[in-house]
Amino acid sequence: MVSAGKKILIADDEPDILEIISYNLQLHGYEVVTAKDGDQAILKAKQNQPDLIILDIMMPKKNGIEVCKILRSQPEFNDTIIVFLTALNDELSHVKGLEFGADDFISKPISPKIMVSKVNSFFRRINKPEANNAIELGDIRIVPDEYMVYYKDNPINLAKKEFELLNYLASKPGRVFLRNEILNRIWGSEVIVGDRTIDVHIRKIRQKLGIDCITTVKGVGYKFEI
Amino acid sequence: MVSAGKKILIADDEPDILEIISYNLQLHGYEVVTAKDGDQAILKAKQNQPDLIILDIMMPKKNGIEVCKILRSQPEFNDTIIVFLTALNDELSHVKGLEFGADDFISKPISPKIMVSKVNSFFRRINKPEANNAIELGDIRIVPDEYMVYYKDNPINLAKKEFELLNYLASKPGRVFLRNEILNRIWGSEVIVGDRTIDVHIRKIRQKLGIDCITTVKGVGYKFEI
DNA sequence: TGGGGTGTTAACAATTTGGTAATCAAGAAT
DNA sequence: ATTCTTGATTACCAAATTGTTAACACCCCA
Repeated sequence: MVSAGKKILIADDEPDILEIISYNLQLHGYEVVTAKDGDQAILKAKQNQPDLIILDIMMPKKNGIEVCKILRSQPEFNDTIIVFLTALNDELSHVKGLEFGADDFISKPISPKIMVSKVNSFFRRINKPEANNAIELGDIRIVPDEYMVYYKDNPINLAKKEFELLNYLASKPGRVFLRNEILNRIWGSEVIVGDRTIDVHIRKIRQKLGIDCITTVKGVGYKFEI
Repeated sequence: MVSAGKKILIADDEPDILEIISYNLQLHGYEVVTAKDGDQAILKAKQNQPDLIILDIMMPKKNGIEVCKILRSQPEFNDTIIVFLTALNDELSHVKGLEFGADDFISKPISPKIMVSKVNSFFRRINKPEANNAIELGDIRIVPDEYMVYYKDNPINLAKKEFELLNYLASKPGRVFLRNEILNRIWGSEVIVGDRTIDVHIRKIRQKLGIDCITTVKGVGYKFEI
């Protein structure tokens, strides 16, 4: 079962929504914790270390984006899935959310059934990598367990930041990662580093790998492709 | 419910029609505002910021097309659905309407029942932004995640602005986007660029794509079609 | 205590891009 | 037929963005 032992934190200021969703998720074997505002969400996240956090964008105290930003700036939440509940077609929230490290979105209003299936799919998504999270693309193999990259089976030594950056980009080949996304994910949103920093790391990766697998999308970001 | 909190503006010069339609829409949970001529439609649109605007083509003061054109040139109505009420078989209005930025048509005479179900479907349509934001039309595939366009599976490299422009036009194939709409969406309403700028970008897209998928509608704007 | 590796920054070079002006072409209006 | 309007095209330049290099500060560890 996907849900085995998984803990979910839901933050929303509408008690009804909170109840309906948590009831349905519990039915499917998830352990659910709820919060009714931003501050409480942060507190409970720290206390419970959930695997998935669902944040309503509009909440008292701190809104969802702020909460996400704060959590993402702490290493302990690096691997936590954070998704937003957004109003329909709220393009702005989508963009901002991505920049602050959200993993996905769920549009309101949403039926319990769809909610459950979405939640299931989030866990399936990270469940597979858990078995064997090595990424293999073309002649490149990335093995997070070993913090190692191989090109045609030759080991290549990347520094920590370099490895994390490459691994992040390669997690979705072809997909462009915005500079902001990268900063938030690799550095955390509280750390402020110059823009050149990313470039320099990208350059080192390119240099060490020797092949051209990272493409620049000017004005947007970088993507991994072979 | 689809109708939750949705606001609709109906403009028609026949009080009977106005009443029948608005009564039925209200029955189904929509909030309805009415206008009896073009000028009033514009005024009430600004006051009420409806989610959907239904315009009769033939109206005193300003006809539906004029109203549509005016509204579409203002950024605040970028995401508003605008549909026309037309006489049956009025091919000309259909064509003109699309050219001026309408999203769809409803033919008169129309039964309240059909009207309501049509309105419902408009909202459902914008209800599904989740699935996969890639657009595929004919031999052209536009993948926002990758900032990439493919023609017959061959990747085509567009610059940021070019891509955004194409992606915008292709978001509603067949629908004409006014120059003002384009400016507001791609450049933002505070940035001021000359009119030729759009042309130049359109040209670059056409050139890079090699095929003719962007049609010029003189005096109005551009549309994407295959 | 002094390497070696790592992460960051600053400074400058290289590149790409976006925007404009000037000119041309097509079609509508007079 | 001529003028006017609108869009197409082209070449060019300025601004924005990224690449590259070298230098510096850390930190860990022998």
